[in-house]
Amino acid sequence: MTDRAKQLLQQHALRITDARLAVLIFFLKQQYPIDAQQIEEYLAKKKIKTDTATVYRMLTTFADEGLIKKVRVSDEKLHFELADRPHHHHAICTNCGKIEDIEKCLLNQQIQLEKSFQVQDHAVEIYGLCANCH
Amino acid sequence: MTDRAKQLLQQHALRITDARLAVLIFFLKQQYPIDAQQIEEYLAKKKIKTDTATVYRMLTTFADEGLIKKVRVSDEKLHFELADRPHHHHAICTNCGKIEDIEKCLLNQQIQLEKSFQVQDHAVEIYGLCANCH
DNA sequence: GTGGGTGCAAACATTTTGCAGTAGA
DNA sequence: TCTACTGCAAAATGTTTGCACCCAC
Repeated sequence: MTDRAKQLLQQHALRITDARLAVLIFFLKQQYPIDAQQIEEYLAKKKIKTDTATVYRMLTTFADEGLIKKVRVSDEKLHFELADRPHHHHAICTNCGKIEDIEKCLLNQQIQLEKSFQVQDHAVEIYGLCANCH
Repeated sequence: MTDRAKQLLQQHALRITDARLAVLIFFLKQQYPIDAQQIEEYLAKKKIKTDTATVYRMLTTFADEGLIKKVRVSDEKLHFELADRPHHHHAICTNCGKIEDIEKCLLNQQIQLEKSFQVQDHAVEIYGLCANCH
């Protein structure tokens, strides 16, 4: 996984640092959207010295490079997930906040809105209780 | 509209103040989700003295009473809209941030997910460019 | 009169920015 | 070497809380 992470950084002409490698590995391992705080905790556990600002800067850089993308799952925090994951939506537990994937898209792939609204992307979030919470 | 606003406050045993009336009227007039800042600007225009904290407290109170509900349209700010509006979704312009309603629900009303996820609510947001922005 | 509602200030949480130092290419 | 990247500190943004005062009931 380290190799894959290195490769991704090199492909995007980004310098390889411990923090970046670890964050990318975290994304590769993680199948659900993660936020800045989770990344900081992960880096702390891995004994990699970091800083909140750096985490945000990494996220911004990766997102700009198209490695990860912003996901809107909460009013409170920004979440990100790997950009190359297939199209999917999220089921968010209103009790514990856990985010699960919904693999099949519930909308027709091509959404055509009346009006002159030019669709670029769409997000579907399902709120409810996950298996543990009910 | 003032009468309707008064009536709503009375029905929920909430005291009638200038700020609350104005905010409710704003919600009644407004067909799209609004945020705290827009409310403050509206109150300022109406020459009603207020404070950010008060606006948030009103929003929290109204939401607790079920008069309005939180809408997830952005990563940045909380938005609210009248609770009694019929089920609908939103089209959000990625350029100017304008929010339009999508009246017909693009999902089947009853979403049944595999897994043991108990669905309570769902949100669909369509991102793209509104008529003015393309 | 009483407690719900408000204004003000200060705290809080998340995210961003400035700047000087460090280290990857 | 050169500059992308980082750490630290401080600021900016959005939201919440404490407290004393005031007004709707």
